[in-house]
Amino acid sequence: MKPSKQKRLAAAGWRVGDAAGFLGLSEAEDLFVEIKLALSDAVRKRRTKLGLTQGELARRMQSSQSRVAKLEAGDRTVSIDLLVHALVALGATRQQLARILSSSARPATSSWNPITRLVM
Amino acid sequence: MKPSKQKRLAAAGWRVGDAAGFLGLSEAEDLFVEIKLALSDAVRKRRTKLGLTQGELARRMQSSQSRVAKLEAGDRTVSIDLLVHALVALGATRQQLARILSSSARPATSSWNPITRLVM
DNA sequence: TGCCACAATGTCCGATCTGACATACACTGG
DNA sequence: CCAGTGTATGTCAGATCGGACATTGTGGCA
Repeated sequence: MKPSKQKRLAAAGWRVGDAAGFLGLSEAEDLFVEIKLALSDAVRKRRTKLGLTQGELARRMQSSQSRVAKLEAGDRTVSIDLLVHALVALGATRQQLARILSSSARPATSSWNPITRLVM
Repeated sequence: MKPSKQKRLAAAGWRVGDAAGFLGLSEAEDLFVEIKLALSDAVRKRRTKLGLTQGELARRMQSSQSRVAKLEAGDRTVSIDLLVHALVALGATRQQLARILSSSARPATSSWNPITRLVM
């Protein structure tokens, strides 16, 4: 999710009333966050399974180690585009990407906190 | 295979695991484009099925008519993020998004038929 | 033909994202 | 302890993306 949207929403007391069809906006936002978390988790899983370091993955996708770290951390400044790029660089097929999307998000571990930070 | 062993192999210059390492950059990029096309097609299908105009969808996702047009046209200046935003605004679930990803890309334009749009 | 609603296209400026770099942290083996 | 390897975090200039606006194209319909 983009901070810009958050800003726009925050501005002038935005109303859920005229939101998309059946979904309230916050729900839509939650879904968006879930998707990003699912993707970032998948990146880390695939990377470690392949025995690659962040730096190696970064080289594969022509990025940098620090950005891969942010990717996997679910940093708010990483786009779904970049997440998909990473997964593709890790050899994920469209079917595998679909599976990632349909599976549940990050398992509820009580020790998980920085999500709040991700509120897009 | 254990990650430790994979790591050693990878370090030795071997490509471990699936086809990831074998994919040329252009192939990866092709896959990326395919994904975007599949998503943009899905946006148009869902929108028309719901009987919405581009302007109405734009309002739902706090965007503009012109950007929705670009979205559906597969313009390269639109991100996957925005495509997902649009689909979510159209009420798509994660499972439906997954289905979009796994289904084949845009069919050949020669076989394109307005009725098909109505059906789906 | 002239409207009218919808869609497509081009441009622009501000917001966002990205790679790169620096640096700090975590862990391991010596 | 230290050195080495991998990961996390902060910053920033430049690239990309976004909404908005203007304009044009298109297909009805009277």
